[in-house]
Amino acid sequence: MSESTDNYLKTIYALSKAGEGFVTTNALSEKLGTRASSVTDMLKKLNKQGSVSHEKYHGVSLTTKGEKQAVEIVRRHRIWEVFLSDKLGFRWDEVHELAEQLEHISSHELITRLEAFLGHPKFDPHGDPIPDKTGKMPRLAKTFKLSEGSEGEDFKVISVDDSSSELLQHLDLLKIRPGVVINIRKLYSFDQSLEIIVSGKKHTVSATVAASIHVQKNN
Amino acid sequence: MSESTDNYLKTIYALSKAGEGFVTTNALSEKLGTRASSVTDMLKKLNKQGSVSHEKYHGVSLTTKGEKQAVEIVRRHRIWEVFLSDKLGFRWDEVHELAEQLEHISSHELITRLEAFLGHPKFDPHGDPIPDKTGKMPRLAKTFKLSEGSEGEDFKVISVDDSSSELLQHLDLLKIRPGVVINIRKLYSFDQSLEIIVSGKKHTVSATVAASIHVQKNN
DNA sequence: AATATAATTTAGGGTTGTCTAAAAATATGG
DNA sequence: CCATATTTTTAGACAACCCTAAATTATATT
Repeated sequence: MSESTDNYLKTIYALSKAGEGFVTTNALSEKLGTRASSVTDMLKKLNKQGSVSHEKYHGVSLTTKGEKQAVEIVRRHRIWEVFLSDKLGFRWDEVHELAEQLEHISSHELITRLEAFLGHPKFDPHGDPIPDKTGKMPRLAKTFKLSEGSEGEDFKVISVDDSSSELLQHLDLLKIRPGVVINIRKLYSFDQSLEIIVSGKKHTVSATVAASIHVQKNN
Repeated sequence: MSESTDNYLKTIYALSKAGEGFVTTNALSEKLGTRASSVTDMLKKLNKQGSVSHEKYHGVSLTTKGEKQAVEIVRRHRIWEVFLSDKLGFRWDEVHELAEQLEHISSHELITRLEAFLGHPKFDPHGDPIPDKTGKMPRLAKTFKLSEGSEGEDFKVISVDDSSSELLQHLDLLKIRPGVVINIRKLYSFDQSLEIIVSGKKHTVSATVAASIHVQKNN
């Protein structure tokens, strides 16, 4: 398992969670920043190793083995993110790229001890769940996107998409993070932008930003 | 700077400190576990990059640039060792190989914050000095090897060689670590082995083991 | 100093993971 | 439903880093 295969498995996992369980060559090429032909090569290799099942021209999906490997990488990534945020005080938009490097160290003992040192956290700084050593995710409350909320109601932030560092910096500025309560003051139907109240301050967010914030109703 | 070049620079640094300032191809080959021909290839590359000065058939030495790079790697390695030992509770014979992986992450910010989190340690768990961000080593007391000590005297352990994990496990068993006081009870001249007292317990150590323990006179 | 031995380098290859360009398969839209 | 556009794969190449085998240079012995 090289760093490269780690990245492929992790990305296939993320994309198949987001979509319909299988992932296209082009989608991987886009996310990984490598050419489609390189993706094909790697998929052949991962297929031979039994981590993915790949039928020519019809996308890939993770096998049970591959999913186990991917979840383990996600686990390492999220535990390191908690360390970087809680112990070293990195802003949450900074932790991702460092965790990308730390996640490749595969020592089981290291992660077990780090997890204990951090007090067995269940969620990373973005609110994403941390799988346990068997791969099981903590029980999740059902969430929806802030962009799907309606005017006047209060919502609690559960997690935010961690794909873009610019987005995270923007959310940080607005003090939007897991646990915070957001009130939807107004919904502008012409462009789906929202006027919201976060800890007493009024802000306007675009539909794109609102769609990256996962919330629950705050009763 | 790849992991491979990191390892070459670090090893050249360590060997030139131990010897006469330059390092032979074979010595590197031995330490790194690669063939001499591979070492030659890499030395050519590092020479072209300006990190070492390499004259055919006459060994290498680090340039100012290369030494700076090497010290930075040593710094990262030793800071991670402190983290693994102090915070995660790894035994000191376990920290080395994990630190070997962590040291390749080159974020300056990460190391700065980690160092502060650890309270700006000056020495790693083996007693080796940690260079500061400018590359300066903390002031060192002069030490000699326990094998050079004489009968009856007390010595304080300053550091131990961290090259072999078996050696470190052995020292751990005998409770020999930096700070501990050792009394030389007897010196067997036929094989240079020593009978020593460590925290009230009597042990016998070979000349090899004694040569890996760096001490000062304990007045 | 000549020769034997040891150390080092060169020559030629292999693997991994990437690339470009071209070919093949699939999807789409009149 | 067929021609065109898009997606994916194949073919061939390259850089990094390693290898073995052979050649070259340095060192040691007598």
